Amino acid sequence: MIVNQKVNFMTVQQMAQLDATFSALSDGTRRAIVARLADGETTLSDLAAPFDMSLTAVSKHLRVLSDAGLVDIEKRGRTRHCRLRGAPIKEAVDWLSKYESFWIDRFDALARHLAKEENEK
Amino acid sequence: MIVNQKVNFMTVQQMAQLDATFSALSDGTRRAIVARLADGETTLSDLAAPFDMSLTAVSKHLRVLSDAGLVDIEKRGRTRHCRLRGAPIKEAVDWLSKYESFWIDRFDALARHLAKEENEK
DNA sequence: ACTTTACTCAACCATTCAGTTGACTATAAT
DNA sequence: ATTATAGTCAACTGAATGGTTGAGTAAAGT
Repeated sequence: MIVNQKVNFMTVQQMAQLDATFSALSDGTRRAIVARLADGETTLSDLAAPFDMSLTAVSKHLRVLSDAGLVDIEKRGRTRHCRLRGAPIKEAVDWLSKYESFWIDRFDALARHLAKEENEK
Repeated sequence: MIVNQKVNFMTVQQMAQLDATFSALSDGTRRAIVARLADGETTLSDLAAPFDMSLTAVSKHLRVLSDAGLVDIEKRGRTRHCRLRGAPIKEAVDWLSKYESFWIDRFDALARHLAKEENEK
């Protein structure tokens, strides 16, 4: 089985990591959790409090974030303490940054402008 | 109906845009399409060629990217020409950047190091 | 005029996802 | 010893996702 196959200069693992990161962050609740954790470590109950959903639901969200490697969960007595991990986020930023302020937007604007001029002749 | 409600200094629209952007990018096929479009404008058929799936499937992926505002699709005769738009990507990068190189990782590393020392005593 | 190309659309399918509830477990507090 | 707290787990639901196929349409090539 080929596991280290590269697609577009990217290993399958890196692809999977990006899948996990982006899909973890595609949910507003989970982004809120990330934002909250940026203010410091917290327990699951504390995290869940502001949300209008069951503890189980938040626990599941947290699990998604944890599986994606975005947060660390540490069991301490009967509480779970969660904190943010920056590494996978950095990978996502690195990927995105390639396409961010892309010249294409400026080209678009120009193309539209020319098309409009053409129509108005 | 409240439409401009702000949650954590972010409008619901901005939240929805981030939802759309991250979830659009959570699929490898769609990220490949974005990467491909960074090399320049292409038609749907051209885009679809390298993928081992139906044209319909790729068309759907493209629709997702278009709905998320990540690509522009322009009908020209019987072909659809697609190009990348940088703006929503920039928003995603801006959001992510807040949490990227977070001090927490360094703290983690330190904590783990100390814990290890403790164990080795 | 006929055929091919480049799609779209609708219907369907299997899987995943976000949420629920109710029962359970382990730790901490009284 | 009992009770409350913090959380997990399994089972269920409804909606969304990623894919398929087959039929249809509009433009281009011959």
